[in-house]
Amino acid sequence: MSNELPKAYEPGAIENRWAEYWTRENLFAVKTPADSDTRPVFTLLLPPPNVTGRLHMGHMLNQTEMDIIVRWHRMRGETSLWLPGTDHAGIATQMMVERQLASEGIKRQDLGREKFIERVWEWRKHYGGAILDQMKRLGASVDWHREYFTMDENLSHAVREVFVRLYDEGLIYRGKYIVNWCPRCGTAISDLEVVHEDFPGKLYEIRYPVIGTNEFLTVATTRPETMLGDTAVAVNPEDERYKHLHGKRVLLPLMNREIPVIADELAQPEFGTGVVKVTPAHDANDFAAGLRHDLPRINIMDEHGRMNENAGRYAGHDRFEARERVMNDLREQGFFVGERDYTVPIGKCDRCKTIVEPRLSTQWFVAVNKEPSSGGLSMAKAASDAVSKGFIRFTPENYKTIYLQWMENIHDWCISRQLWWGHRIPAWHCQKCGEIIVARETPAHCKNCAHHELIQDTDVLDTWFSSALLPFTTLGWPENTRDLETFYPTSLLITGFDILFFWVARMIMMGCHFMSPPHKPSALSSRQSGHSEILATDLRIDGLAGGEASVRITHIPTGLEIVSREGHTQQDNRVLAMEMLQKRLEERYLAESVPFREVYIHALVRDAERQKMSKTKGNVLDPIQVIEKYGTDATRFTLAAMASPGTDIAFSESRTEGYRSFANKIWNAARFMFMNVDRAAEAGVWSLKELRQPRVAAAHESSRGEGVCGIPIFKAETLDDRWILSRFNQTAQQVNDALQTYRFHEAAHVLYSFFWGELCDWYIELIKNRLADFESDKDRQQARVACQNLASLFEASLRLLSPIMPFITEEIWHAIYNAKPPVASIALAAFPSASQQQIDLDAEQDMAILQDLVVSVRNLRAEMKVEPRTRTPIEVHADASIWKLIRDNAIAVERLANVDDIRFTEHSLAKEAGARGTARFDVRVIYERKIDVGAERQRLQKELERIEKEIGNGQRQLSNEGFLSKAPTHVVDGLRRRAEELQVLRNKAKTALDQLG
RNA sequence: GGGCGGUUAGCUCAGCUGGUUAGAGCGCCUGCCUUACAAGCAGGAGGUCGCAGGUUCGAGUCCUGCACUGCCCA
Repeated sequence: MSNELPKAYEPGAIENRWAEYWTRENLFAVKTPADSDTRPVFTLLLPPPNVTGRLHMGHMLNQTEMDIIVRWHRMRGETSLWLPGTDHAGIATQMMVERQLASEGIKRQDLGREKFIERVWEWRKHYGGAILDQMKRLGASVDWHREYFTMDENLSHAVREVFVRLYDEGLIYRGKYIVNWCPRCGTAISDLEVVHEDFPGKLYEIRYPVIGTNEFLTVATTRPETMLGDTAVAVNPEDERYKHLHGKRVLLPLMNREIPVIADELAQPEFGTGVVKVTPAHDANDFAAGLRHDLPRINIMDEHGRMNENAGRYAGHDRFEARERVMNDLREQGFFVGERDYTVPIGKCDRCKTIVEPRLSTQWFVAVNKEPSSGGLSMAKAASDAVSKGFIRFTPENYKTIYLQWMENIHDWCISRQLWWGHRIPAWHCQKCGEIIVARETPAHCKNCAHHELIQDTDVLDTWFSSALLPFTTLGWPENTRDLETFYPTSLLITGFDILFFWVARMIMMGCHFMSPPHKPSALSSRQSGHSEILATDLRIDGLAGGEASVRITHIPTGLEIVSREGHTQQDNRVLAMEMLQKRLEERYLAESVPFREVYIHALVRDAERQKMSKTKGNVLDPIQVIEKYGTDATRFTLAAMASPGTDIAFSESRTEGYRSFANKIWNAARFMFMNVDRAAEAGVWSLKELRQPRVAAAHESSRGEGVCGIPIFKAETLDDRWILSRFNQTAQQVNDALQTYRFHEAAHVLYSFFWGELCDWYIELIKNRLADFESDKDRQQARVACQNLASLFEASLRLLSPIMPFITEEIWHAIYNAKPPVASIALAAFPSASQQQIDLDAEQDMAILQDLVVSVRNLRAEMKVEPRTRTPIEVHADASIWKLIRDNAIAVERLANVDDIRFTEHSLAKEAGARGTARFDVRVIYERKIDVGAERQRLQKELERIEKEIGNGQRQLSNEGFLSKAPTHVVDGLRRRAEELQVLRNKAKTALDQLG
């Protein structure tokens, strides 16, 4: 099998095969753990893609990051659940199906609500959830068994439960307020669904005659058509210009309606003329002013943004058309004063870009700033505390500030939508008495008048209302399930900042509200004493019960009974203790109620020119096409390598091409390994079967839960063995550290340079000497160790790379085990963790010297234009220990630097042509052709300059008393050592220069 | 108006808590099909870290101001 590996890596077939295998074998399904299962748990909820969506680069980035993290946790032996699902996406889906109907010449109203909903379900069956299928191709290691859809019956049931509970607590109310209305979608939308932009517009001035005087009041407005609904004009109470008009009335032009002049802060003296019209039914600020002055609210538009019967002769005209007509009429009738250019802030519907109309209508709201009637914190306060007290951590950290600021200024959340597709509001209107009954199931009769004719509210809930509940509803809530107990709070949320407020913030509000334990802390102080009840069993309280011991705290008639871990009992009835306990419990509850403990906010994927990808610009990259061109692994690696927290990704295919080369490099290194191992097996030297020994295989099993497994069998016999073993462990350490802090780019970079720059460029090259032949016993012995080390190291390195490149690592890994691996997938094998004993800094330092020597010789050869095929002798001058190092590794140096003899000289080579001096050795290539004197002089001069500059810097510091006394010793020592080296280097360079003349 | 970022090589970006010589990929130049890999190998050029001050023994890193630029909220 191993010999059959094709010469170049071809991702297509391999990736499809493994993607299918992973799904078919249910490798990532997580069973509900037994009570006895104490393994750590890692839970991740996939931000549910819209059922209408197609995979784009943002999803790909998001899913790649999640997959890397979840694979990493899984390989570290944690019970790792990644939960997938799709969102029913109210408006988007309804639009989609309406468009489909339109092609058949049907409107949804023609079908009626029920039939329309049937059509939506049908549509969903055929076209919905495309993204999840695409995810399978990406290798996303999700638990497909637990896939959900937000309109599933169990989730809908939970939505009703939440609605009813919030309503009962007084946190959901219905009322007539100004909301953002999209005339195209025909529904209310929340503040968040409105995008604000500034546009060049006009500020119009219109004069209203003051009744009983000859005066006019000139108002300034950007929306003259709304004057038809004016019910007052406002002046600032402090504005001297208009004080004499307080209490007067004006005649509203065109409508000939008398309206009052009110004194209100709404009018800013410096804005326009200092007088504003007040239209309480069409502007949020005017609405508030209307409340203050008890003004009538005249709604002049219908749900399509057309003037209605209240607009008099303008009825039936669209709002923008009405504006023209109103302006014309005002001009004709002499009420128009003037206009000037003005930047107008305009709100548009996030989904369809129609200009939003502030509209007075009856809607349902969540009172986010109100304390529940049962006591406790308001939803916004709890959600704010959860983050400010550190129970939820953001990466990058600056999102914490952004989140908290938003939460501080949050307004009530309009949750009703005038759509058909979505969770219908569980409220029924009595047709007789008008009573509203909010209930979990359809009520039989009105609880007020017992009338039977009840009609369910026609509105549905904002889609985000249901998705805000997912962290607990997908785990079985409102039932108190074992899943909920095990997997909640989820560990991490990975998402984009665009839904920070839409989704993340609301999940926190809902989670903190609903997932608090039944013993609400607020109930503690009012609880009747008289019976004992265990309040906490492992709470640590400073200053209580003799220190910080873990304690069990029981509520008893006289106060608290505190039992320490050692069994000492202490009674404490101090109020202070109660307060402390209450505070700790509150925090405890908050800490346990959060929907996730960490949030990682990832960047935006832009095109190579840093432009936002958009359909209109036509610069959208289809991830599937990129994958087909370069492979999933290479695409994943690209995203990981560029995913530095907080920085947008300028996705360039040239990077992906580079990482395809990386995959190819690994592939060919594997071919090299198999080729040699097969040869060794034939010669009876060593076989891959060694890796399949029970004790090696067991390493994978035994490590589960501890996440400890490095290289199973490795004999650090030579310097290069010790070196690569050390490098492997350093790499493992760095990868683990990087993933711990979501530094994907660092993990990717470290892996890239380890595999390519160290394993392939040096170790494999070095090991070739040992694999050359199997003649003597000595040859066979060293080949045996070399094969074992190479294969073993390679296997472990694959595991290290697997979370980022799951496909190629799976393929090679199975090949190593000849299709009989110790576990079903590399994704279930153990992730390597660093062994401190295997980090060998001496070996790294020695290796660095040898590398330096090899590079120096290559460099000299290149400058002397030695034919690549010609091997040359070299002469080396070094002190005894370095010379020993070089002599001991002469074969390696000879091979890598194309050298046929290494001679020692006691004399410095600085004066010689064709020589190079470093701090530790001089080396000369013995070759008849002279180097280019001019070029060499230039090179030396430049180097001398650099050295002298550095010497200058160093001396300045070393002669500085402040530096010597204040800098840490290792920095001072390091600089001193360097200064000595620099002197040597300078002398060598100078001598060489002098010699050149 | 309020807030949060960014400015480092030709391009795209790293550089985590201030510490010895600022790194990578791509691109560029030179030479090589050296039996794992030309999607490769070897060597090389290229940066006064946006500007001006300040703190410090020491600043790409911290502070202040300025310039340019991106985003979020109102």
